[in-house]
Amino acid sequence: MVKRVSRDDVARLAGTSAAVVSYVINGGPRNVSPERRQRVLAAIKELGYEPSPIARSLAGSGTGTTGMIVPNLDSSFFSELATAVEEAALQTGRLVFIGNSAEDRRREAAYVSSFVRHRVDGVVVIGVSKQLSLQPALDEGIPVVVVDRPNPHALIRSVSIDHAEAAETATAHLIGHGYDGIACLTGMESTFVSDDRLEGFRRAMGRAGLEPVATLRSPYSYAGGATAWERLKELPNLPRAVFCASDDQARGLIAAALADGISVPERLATVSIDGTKQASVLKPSLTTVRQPSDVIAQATLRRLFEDAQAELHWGVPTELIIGRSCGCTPD
Amino acid sequence: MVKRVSRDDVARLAGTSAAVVSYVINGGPRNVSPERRQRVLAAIKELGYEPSPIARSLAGSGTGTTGMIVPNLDSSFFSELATAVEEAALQTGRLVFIGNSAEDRRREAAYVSSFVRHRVDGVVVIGVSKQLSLQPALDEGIPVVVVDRPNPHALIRSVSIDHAEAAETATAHLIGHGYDGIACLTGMESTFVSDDRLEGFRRAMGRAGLEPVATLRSPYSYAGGATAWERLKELPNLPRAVFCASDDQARGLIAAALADGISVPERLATVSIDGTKQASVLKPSLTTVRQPSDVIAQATLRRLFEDAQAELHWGVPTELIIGRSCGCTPD
DNA sequence: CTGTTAGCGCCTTCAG
DNA sequence: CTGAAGGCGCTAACAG
Repeated sequence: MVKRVSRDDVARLAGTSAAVVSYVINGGPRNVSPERRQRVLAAIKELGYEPSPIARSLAGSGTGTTGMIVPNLDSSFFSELATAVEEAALQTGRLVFIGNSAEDRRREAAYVSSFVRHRVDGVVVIGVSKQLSLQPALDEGIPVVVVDRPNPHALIRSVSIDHAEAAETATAHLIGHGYDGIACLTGMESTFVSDDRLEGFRRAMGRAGLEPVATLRSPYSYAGGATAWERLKELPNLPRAVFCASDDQARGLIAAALADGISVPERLATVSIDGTKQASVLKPSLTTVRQPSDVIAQATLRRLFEDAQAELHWGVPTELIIGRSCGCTPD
Repeated sequence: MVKRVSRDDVARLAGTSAAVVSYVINGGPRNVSPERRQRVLAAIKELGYEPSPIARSLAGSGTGTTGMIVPNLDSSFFSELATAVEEAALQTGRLVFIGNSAEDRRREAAYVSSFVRHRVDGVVVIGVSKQLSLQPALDEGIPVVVVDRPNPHALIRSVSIDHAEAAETATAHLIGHGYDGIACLTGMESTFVSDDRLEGFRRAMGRAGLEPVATLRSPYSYAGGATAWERLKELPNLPRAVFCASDDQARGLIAAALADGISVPERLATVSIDGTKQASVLKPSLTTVRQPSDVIAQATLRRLFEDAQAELHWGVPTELIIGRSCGCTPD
């Protein structure tokens, strides 16, 4: 329980006033003579002084914190994105509060207001539904960025890939293999993302003049993919390939198919979206359109704390990653 | 940018003093007459007043925050545990800062001191290595609990299952199947956990008078499991069953084996440790010794904020979950 | 039982 | 260029 060193201690040791210490620490709002600045710096080092983020907050500067709300951490993509946001926030010298909305609007809202009470400098949200509950933050003038699940109708800053385009790219790749009988597995209706990905799938099929053999919806999880397989195998004839809206779905679908003796990609091929680091390690590895979580995270933090006046939506480019699941056979 | 309402506003509306407002909010340290209390409560509700955690912190109470350090969020168990801790912290009305140490001691140490500067009420750590860097927190009298990876030699509070016992239970189950040729896959040497699980495995084997056909180490991840398979299949004769130290390893091992045409559990059986929710959904489902993340999280928070003087280590019981991977065939 | 007041540590305006 | 002083919102002694 060592005695805490405060700004006054530094001032005393440096033989100057507390204000001057603030000036050198914050590089303003006034200037300090080089000589005094040196003495202050020396005193700070000698005492091992670290300004208190809390006192600072009270006095009006930021808190050095950010709040992030995720629908869950089971999703391989969300956990990767959470990690990336945390990392990017650290780069701006900020700590991040994590909130698990559990896909529940009320919990999401509760976190938003809790973050506001704690005066976070900014809020990052992976929205739960098509509706958002960010009013408390906006009222307080706290910047908010919606990641991955933007709401095209809301006037809120957002960062994400173009989900439709990603789905189109993925589907087109499958089509390129010349497969006969392609099915679509997208997410539930609760988010715009599911619709966008479905639409991208349809665009690619339409352009190739193909008709999907089936279009399903299920959760973005492994379990969702496994369940989808149970439904697909009831079909009169099995699809030869499936576009999955998430890597986790693809994993579940593939595992369930394998368990039924259907080999992948020989008898069932897949492409999906997400492209987390895991995807390339999997057996079989996934062909997937990568959402670059690090790029998304950095763009998000920049939007939050730097170009607050940039355009509402920021699109991040994707990248097609070739694995074995689609039928290509890299290495 | 609505005007913020402070305690003084409440006092004014209630026609009383600021101190009284504090008293009713905190239920002390002094008493307040029922009538006045009612007026204050009414004023609070009317104004929608919420006390500022920040001002509160400065004045000396807690901050209403907790810091948690995880080695990564890719691990299915760690992400589940992080979720559980966050949930349990919420129950105590606290927000949690998440820090990703990325298995790096320096980052871990940096988070600890960052948390301390932000005056968190407590710190939860899944330790990176056999050594810990928690001094700054201890110096400030901030309670710390090491979860999942306790250090038996350190005088720091910890909560975890008995890893050796868990491994023993898992291995014993495998032995019960009568398999001939059992191998062990544990984690790297950097943590005590790996050694404990290895020891548990050995205990079970020894008691049955069996000799392992191989003992490997690799990371606790899916990739670690997949890699282990590559090594196992080089062996003169393939093991019939493998004890894996983590579910992720089991998943990777199984997938890699399946990719080589080895069926599971018919030709290769596994048991593992972790038992996250995912495990039972997997194809094939995993037979695994469950570390109850919710129980661990609750015990951790209780230790952090309530029975600070309880015994150093708190052991949490495990549960054997039967899946298909071991050769049992539930449903 | 209630009101007053001194900090908590720091930022920033206002005088020097 | 520098020092003094007010204020951020709240807690908890200290006087009534």
